[in-house]
Amino acid sequence: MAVTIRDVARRAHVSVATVSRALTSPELVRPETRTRVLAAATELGYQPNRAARGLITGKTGNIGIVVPDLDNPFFTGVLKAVQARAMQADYAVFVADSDEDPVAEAKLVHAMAKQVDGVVLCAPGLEDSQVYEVAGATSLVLLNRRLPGVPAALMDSAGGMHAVIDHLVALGHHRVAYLNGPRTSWSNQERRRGLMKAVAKHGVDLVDLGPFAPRYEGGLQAADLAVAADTTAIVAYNDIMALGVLARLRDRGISVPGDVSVTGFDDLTYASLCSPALTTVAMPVAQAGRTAVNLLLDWLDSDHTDVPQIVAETQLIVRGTTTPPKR
Amino acid sequence: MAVTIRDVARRAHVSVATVSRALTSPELVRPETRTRVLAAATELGYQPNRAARGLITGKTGNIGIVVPDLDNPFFTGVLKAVQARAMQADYAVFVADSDEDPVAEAKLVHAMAKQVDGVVLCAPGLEDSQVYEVAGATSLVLLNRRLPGVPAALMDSAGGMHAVIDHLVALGHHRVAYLNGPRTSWSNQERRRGLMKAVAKHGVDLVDLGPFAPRYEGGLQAADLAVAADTTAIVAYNDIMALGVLARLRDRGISVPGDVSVTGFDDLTYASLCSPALTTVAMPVAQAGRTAVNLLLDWLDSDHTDVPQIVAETQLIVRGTTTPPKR
DNA sequence: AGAAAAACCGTAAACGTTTTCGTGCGCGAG
DNA sequence: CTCGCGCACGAAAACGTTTACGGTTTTTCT
Repeated sequence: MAVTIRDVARRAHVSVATVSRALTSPELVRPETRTRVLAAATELGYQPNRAARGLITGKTGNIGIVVPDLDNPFFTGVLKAVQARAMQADYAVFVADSDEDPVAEAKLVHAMAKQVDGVVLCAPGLEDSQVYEVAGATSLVLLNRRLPGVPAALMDSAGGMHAVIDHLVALGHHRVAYLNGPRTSWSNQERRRGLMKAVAKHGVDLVDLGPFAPRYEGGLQAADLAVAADTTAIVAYNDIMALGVLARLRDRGISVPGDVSVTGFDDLTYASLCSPALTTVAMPVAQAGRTAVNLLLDWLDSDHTDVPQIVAETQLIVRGTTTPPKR
Repeated sequence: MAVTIRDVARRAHVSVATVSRALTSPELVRPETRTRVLAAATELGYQPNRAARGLITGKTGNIGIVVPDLDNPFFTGVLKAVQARAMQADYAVFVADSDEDPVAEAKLVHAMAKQVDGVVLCAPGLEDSQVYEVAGATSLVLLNRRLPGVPAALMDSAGGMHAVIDHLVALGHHRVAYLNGPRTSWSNQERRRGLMKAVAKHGVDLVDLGPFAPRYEGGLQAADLAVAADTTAIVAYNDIMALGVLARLRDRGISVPGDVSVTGFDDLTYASLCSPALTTVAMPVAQAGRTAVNLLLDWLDSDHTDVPQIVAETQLIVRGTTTPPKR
């Protein structure tokens, strides 16, 4: 049914080997025969069977990506970039969703391992040791998680959070609440790290609350604790929580940014659409996605002597939810 | 390096053929040897090479999905469900993003064709004829697009829009504006079809505006035209446009829902998070995603006599942006 | 011009499976 | 007792490629 390399060979009056060479390593055949082969191939609409090719080369031409949640715009932003860059490099992309379940994460990359040349693992919830374990099954690059010995595409969350505090103290805030996301999450640890550094530097009072579920509901819950702590600014772990905070504050008649300033993190689309628009920090998701596949591709033909870990810069986006404190 | 079927055969003291049989068609081997083979397989951690298997069976165990935009929560919702259902059926999922470009859509499914058993094509912008053309390249299931002869998972947008109008006239509105999305989009045509039917039924004045870009900016632009048309209700093509409308109206000091009611479509997360919360219609994306892969799987071993087209019900979600008109 | 080297291309093996075909065996029927 | 049949399994072909190897032609150097 399908057109095979043999058909092309017949039509071009050469052997199958020559066809293969003409297509994969053009410098090995005479230009004249190469064009003849190419002509035959396009005329027949020939497309190499990747399975057969993979069988012999050991390479599949596929990469995998496993994300914690496909409903999370943060990860789909990464996915979009990964897909685009991979396609550019003539790779196809397998996608899997772990549903925030660490053991599913491990299972998924193991399942993918035989079908791909490598996988990018996004913000895994796995223990370090388990990450190393799955890294044994295939070429792995991490996204938003740093681990010695494995390549990673990172975003400077710590720096972003530092910028948030810089911004707040510049406005005159001296007492701020931080609403933690999940304690075990690498992202939360990073953000908290940047926060602590900035807090120490400026000598501001920090009220450390949580952890909370990194969801709208978590924000609702956290808001009350934050106002009880009597701070002038509330720094949320991410945008969704911040939206919850805003909603709860509005319900309680507390004005933002009049009575209290609020910041988010991630710069999801709705951060700019709500009102007042949310001050937040933009994550370079697309850039990180691109570099993740670049790292993966480089890693595939490298001697693995150095393991690159590239961090992309975040950017503070000042909008309407932050102003100087009243008192 | 990797453990092959030959290793299993050696360890179980049988031939490779028997191993294959024991794993894929257990009834062909004696129970005793079967357990012996299974034991050997698990001890060695054997995983069949899907490429090799696919080479001979012609089936890949993969399905593909191509979507217009991975940044659009609507499609990632579908994707999430597709991925989950496929994984359940032991299929892996290729994903591709056409960036709203019809010719890219066609290219992508052609590229996928050789690597998958079938693909679900989401809301294609292709001409009918071109859809048929790509349907020739592989087994195709459409999502949110109806075309005679090709299986489809649909959502009852028309019904949803009808419900919107029913709701508005029940509130007492007699003159409403509809903000069109892209004219060529099947979704817009469906929504408009439901709209027209309801409008005719109730005898309401319809002001048909647009088309507009189905984005926030499109909403900003459309809002002014809608107020100029002096209607008491504005029905937007989708949620994002509705958000743009809300923002523009607020900027102009027009109160929602006091001065004018507004509705969206899709029920994206931020529809419930903005304030006032948006009245909209929820699309059964997850359900449609699931049925899409069900249809695909069924289609693969069917005689293709009947082509199923399953439509899932939408649901009107009444929230804060719709009230009776002032006058 | 002749030989050595290089360039080009064909033959065949290999990749890891599934599946067809054939073999040996036990067993029931005639 | 023999014939035939069905069952369990092994040998080998096949799937569509890539690539090592070797052979033939062309180029290059003296």
